[in-house]
Amino acid sequence: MSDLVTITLPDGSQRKYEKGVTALEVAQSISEGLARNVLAARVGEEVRDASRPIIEDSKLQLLTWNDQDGKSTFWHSSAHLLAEALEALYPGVKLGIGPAIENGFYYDVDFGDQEFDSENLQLLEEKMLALAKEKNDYLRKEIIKDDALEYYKKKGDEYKLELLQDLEDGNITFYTQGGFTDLCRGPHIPHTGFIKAVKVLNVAGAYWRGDENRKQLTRLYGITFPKQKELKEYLELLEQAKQRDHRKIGKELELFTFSEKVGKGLPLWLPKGAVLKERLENFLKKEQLKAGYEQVVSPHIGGKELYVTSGHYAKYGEDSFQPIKTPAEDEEFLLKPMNCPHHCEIYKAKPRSYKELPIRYAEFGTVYRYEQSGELHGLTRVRGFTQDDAHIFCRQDQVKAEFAKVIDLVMHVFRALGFSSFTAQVSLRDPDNPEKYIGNDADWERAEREIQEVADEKGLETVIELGEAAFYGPKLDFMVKDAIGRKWQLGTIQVDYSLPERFELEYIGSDSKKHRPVMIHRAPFGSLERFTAILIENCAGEFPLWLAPEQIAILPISEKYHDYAKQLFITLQENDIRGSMDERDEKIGKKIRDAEVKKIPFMLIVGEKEAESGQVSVRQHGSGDLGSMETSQFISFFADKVSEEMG
RNA sequence: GCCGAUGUAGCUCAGGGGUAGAGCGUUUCCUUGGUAAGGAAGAGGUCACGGGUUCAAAUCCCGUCAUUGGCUCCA
Repeated sequence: MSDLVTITLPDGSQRKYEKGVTALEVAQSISEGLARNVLAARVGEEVRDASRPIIEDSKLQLLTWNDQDGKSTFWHSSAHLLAEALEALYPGVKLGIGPAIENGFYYDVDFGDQEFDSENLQLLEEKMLALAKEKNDYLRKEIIKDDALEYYKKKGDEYKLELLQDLEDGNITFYTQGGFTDLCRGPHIPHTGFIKAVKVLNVAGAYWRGDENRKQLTRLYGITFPKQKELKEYLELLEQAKQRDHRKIGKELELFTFSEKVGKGLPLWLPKGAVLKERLENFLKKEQLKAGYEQVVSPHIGGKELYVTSGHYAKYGEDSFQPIKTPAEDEEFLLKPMNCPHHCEIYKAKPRSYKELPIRYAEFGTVYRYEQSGELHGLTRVRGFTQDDAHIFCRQDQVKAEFAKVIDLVMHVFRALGFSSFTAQVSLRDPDNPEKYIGNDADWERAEREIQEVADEKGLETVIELGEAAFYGPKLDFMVKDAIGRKWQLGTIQVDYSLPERFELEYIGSDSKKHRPVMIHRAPFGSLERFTAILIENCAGEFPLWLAPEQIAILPISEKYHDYAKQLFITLQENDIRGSMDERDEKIGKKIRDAEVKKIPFMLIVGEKEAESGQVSVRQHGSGDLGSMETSQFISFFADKVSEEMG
């Protein structure tokens, strides 16, 4: 009996096999077809090679292309294939690391003196496919550390040697496929023949071990599939995603632009974009009024001392737009990179009583930050942007309730704008680099704990990220993906014990003594620029009716009905319906096409029939002719649609 | 900031050592029309900028700037 193992499959069924059975053999015993598709296996909790013997009773899940772990294994194995092709084409190339990523894989390599540019990609793909056809097995071998070190010393690969330094003896494995051997924990797919379609997507620079002070390696990104068709579909998907790019739509719909003369990273909002921005601001202002916020206004610059006090100068002074100097008095001012210090000074404008708290100061404050040139990106990363900022000054016993209220507000905003998929990220300190943060440990610990408690109480599913906190406090960030899967931070809520200390903020408590308030920074949109960008990509330029820069277009059939159209236009304006009139000398078909392309929600067509009966013909974007109705009927139909959206 | 790519008309792009092309848009004229492109004519470009090579550069080389895919960074 002792030479049998019991294998428990995901459906709960149990089977007995000889000790040392492999997952592949188990698959074969179930069906040949399944065996052909097995890429790896989850034995207990661990993902392993499907060819590794199983020596004890285990839970077993056979992993195929349909499992995320199956895909990852496939892509990781593809990274090895890429490395094999690179070694074949560029002898002496040194290898860094080559992991699977969300979509595909990469390998960081050092070409040394050899030239590599994007023209070589196709050759590389061909080589990979040729090697894949050889159906070489991925062979696992446990190796002692000294031998591994010897191997890479001989090979002259300092990157692998460095990786080996950190590994413990007895825990080191090599994988070999064909003529290529790599230091690797595994697991891998059975053989290279599974890889049928290959695309090396792009070439990028990447610092060794993510450290900008170390050498920059060449990172090759790629993706592979078990079927050619899937690669084709993936590339089409990428192409479609590009159609949603806010930079493209922003140009087409005339929402914003940039000017070299104005400066990089400094967006110019065009009239239609400005309408959008204003609608968003008004929407939030209204919500904030209900939630007990007060609007304040602060100037675009602030004295240097303000930021010395806040600690921002010490932290970012060198990497900011440099101070503006006055001609005569030799004073120094900084373009404001955030609104908090100003709001602290507003708080300090008079003595405060505990009865006043919480005080919530809100401001759509435009701030300027000197972002690295390589970081600028459309509207999502810019050097001048408007924060929907507010600072809540409250007592310690009010922190949790205030924090919870802010979460409600953020959720309300996300719902109203159709952001259904987001990640709530609890951003905490990096335990390895405590010197990056200001403030005392006790306050940090309390703030970190309270954020997590409130998030849990609000039923938010959170992920915890160490090292993502602001330098003055932990945060709860709301992350949303753009069209091509990049993650961006939108809303943010931050607890801060540090600024009240630095600005010596106080209130008189019920005990007649002075106390220090806690500060909560929060911005549901984050920045109006970034929020708009993500919104555009989310809705592909088809904005909710309440937000659309142009809600309607009046399309007269011919010049003869311009008077009627104008009259209609005025009536609609009186009812807060925005839009334009197309008085061009074009046929109605052309006018409709142009309005459709501009994604205008409603087209109102007026001709002889409508002018006589006092009606409008309504066409809805994307769904076509809705027939004629009385103007008043359209106005209430429209109002219903808007209130439907606003919930 | 670093590695790679790109920069031609307002937009999308073709071309490419012998001083520039298309479609859309725009202007004018004809047309006055019924649910996704009516017709004709015209205007519009120091081919990002600055150097170099050459008899000749938009084209080749170097630099700068901007955009862009990544890396690092992100108050």
